[in-house]
Amino acid sequence: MKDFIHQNKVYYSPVEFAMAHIGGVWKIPIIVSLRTSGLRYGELKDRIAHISDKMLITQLRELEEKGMVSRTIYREKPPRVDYQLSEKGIQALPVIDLLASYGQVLMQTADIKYK
Amino acid sequence: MKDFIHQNKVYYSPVEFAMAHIGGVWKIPIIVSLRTSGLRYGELKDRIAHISDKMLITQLRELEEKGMVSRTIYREKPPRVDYQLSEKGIQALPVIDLLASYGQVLMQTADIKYK
DNA sequence: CTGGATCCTGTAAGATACTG
DNA sequence: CAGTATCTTACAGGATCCAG
Repeated sequence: MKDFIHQNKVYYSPVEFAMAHIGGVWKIPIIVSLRTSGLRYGELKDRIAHISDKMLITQLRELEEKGMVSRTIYREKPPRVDYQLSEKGIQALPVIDLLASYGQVLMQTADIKYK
Repeated sequence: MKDFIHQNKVYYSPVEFAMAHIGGVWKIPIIVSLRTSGLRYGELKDRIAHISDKMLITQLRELEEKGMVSRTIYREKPPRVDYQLSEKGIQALPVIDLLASYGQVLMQTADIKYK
């Protein structure tokens, strides 16, 4: 029995635990956008197509809570908030890259149409 | 614009496409269980803790439809059905392994309790 | 043994409008 | 600029019972 509990949620495997950190529709696009540099809220919103304010802010908060992303507030005017990848977030990049290349392999043999 | 369409669903990135093939709670446990050999329905059910008949069969059907798993029926009595990984499914294994090791790294710095 | 059928619920995610 | 607040919808997943 290797089930375990973290923050009142039961996980059945390390993979499921990893998925809690990078899964869902928006976490990976956010992490990838922060790969090369920290960005502020509006910059993230511009870079991630289709994302709404609600999803951007809730996913950022979850990533922050899990220690994947850190947030720096500069009390200027207008206000400025900067998001950066933390160590855990940086460690996710190789995993995401492999997922991306696997996705590309799958796309080669799939019936794909572009808009 | 790199959005694309596959089977009437819009995807925003290769990663999202990959996730459609291995994402959710049960697809990875199923794929991992089939890593070393084909298994029949009941063997899968025994090996995958907590899974219900409904989730096992629906996820197997989805994996089959996506070409990740193949299904062989032996018309014996009692009936016998064998599931094996296809080429696409085998290609997913390195990705899953990396996800697992990332999950283990995350677990080392997390506050985990065992049941 | 290998599934199917139904009903139900929780949560992710979308739409839209508003605010310090 | 950087978020909030509601309302609503979609779908994954759970529970239970049934069937060839």
